[in-house]
Amino acid sequence: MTDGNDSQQSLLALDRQVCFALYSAQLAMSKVYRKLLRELGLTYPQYLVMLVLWEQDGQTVSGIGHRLFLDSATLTPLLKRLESAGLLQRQRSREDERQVAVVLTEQGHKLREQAEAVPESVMCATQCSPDELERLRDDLHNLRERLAT
Amino acid sequence: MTDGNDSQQSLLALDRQVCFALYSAQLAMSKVYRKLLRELGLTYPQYLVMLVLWEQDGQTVSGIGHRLFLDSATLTPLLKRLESAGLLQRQRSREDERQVAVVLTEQGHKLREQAEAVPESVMCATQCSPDELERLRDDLHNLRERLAT
DNA sequence: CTACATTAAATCGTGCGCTATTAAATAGCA
DNA sequence: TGCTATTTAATAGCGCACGATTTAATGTAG
Repeated sequence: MTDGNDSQQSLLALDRQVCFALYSAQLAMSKVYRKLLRELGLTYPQYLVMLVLWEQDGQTVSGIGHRLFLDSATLTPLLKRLESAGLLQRQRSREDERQVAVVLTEQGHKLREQAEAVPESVMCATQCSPDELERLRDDLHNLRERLAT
Repeated sequence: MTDGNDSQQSLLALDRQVCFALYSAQLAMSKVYRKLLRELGLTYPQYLVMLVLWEQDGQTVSGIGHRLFLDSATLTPLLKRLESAGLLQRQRSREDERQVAVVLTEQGHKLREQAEAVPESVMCATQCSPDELERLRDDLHNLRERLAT
């Protein structure tokens, strides 16, 4: 009953899983970014951190984490790599020494100019219309919010 | 022009990025699965491999990789963990000794019964209608195909 | 002022996912 | 036959992501 060649009808059929569609689309997307970001010297998660800092500089580790849904265990080593790449500096806050403020360097600010070209290249790689992409983006935001623990 | 408080209009604005929507939705989804799969003793990628094998047992490493868009560098250690958990066996093919066939054990087949409950739990966690989920899944499949290198 | 709780970041160990490389088996061809 | 090219897994090293713990600073009650 649960086996044999009815596998395409089973709720466990791989191609019916939203999770797998999400997983494999994300992997495919990150491959596109990897290629584009290589010339900027950034990985994909590093690029996301830079987006956050380009929007607002000087945020704390937890502030960045709140924005990206990541915690310090992920961010601390990542930020250290960006620091040793010369893109930012981590400095303990004077008012509350538990906090670490993350501040872009001149070089970090400058990298934004190169990054400006990335979104267009990605849009191109997707071969989707802006409308399609916006709809998908909104659907995904919606899903994430509903999944929030 | 490219700086200051027009960050919400910039093409680099985090919340406008499809990539970030995809990334964060995928992270949120995997957290849901992590919790559900813990009682099965599986991680999320391991669960995907089991789905592939429940659909068709005895596939080669590259066959599984082709299905999941992963290569042997990812799969080999993952399969070894599943093997040492007693869910499958890896055995070199007689006809072509370059290939390794992956065969479920009794225990591996049996785990499917427990897994049957997972999709429903996930659907529940998403708080989305089946129609919404199917549409999203198809959009994601579409995106992945267009991104294919 | 001390004792306890809370908060922020860092640290540790595990498991992907990728690039690049290696090793072994097979296929194709002179 | 002998040689090269291709195919299939495995391996090494790096960078996330996470659960769990640790350290240090701050807040608060007695």
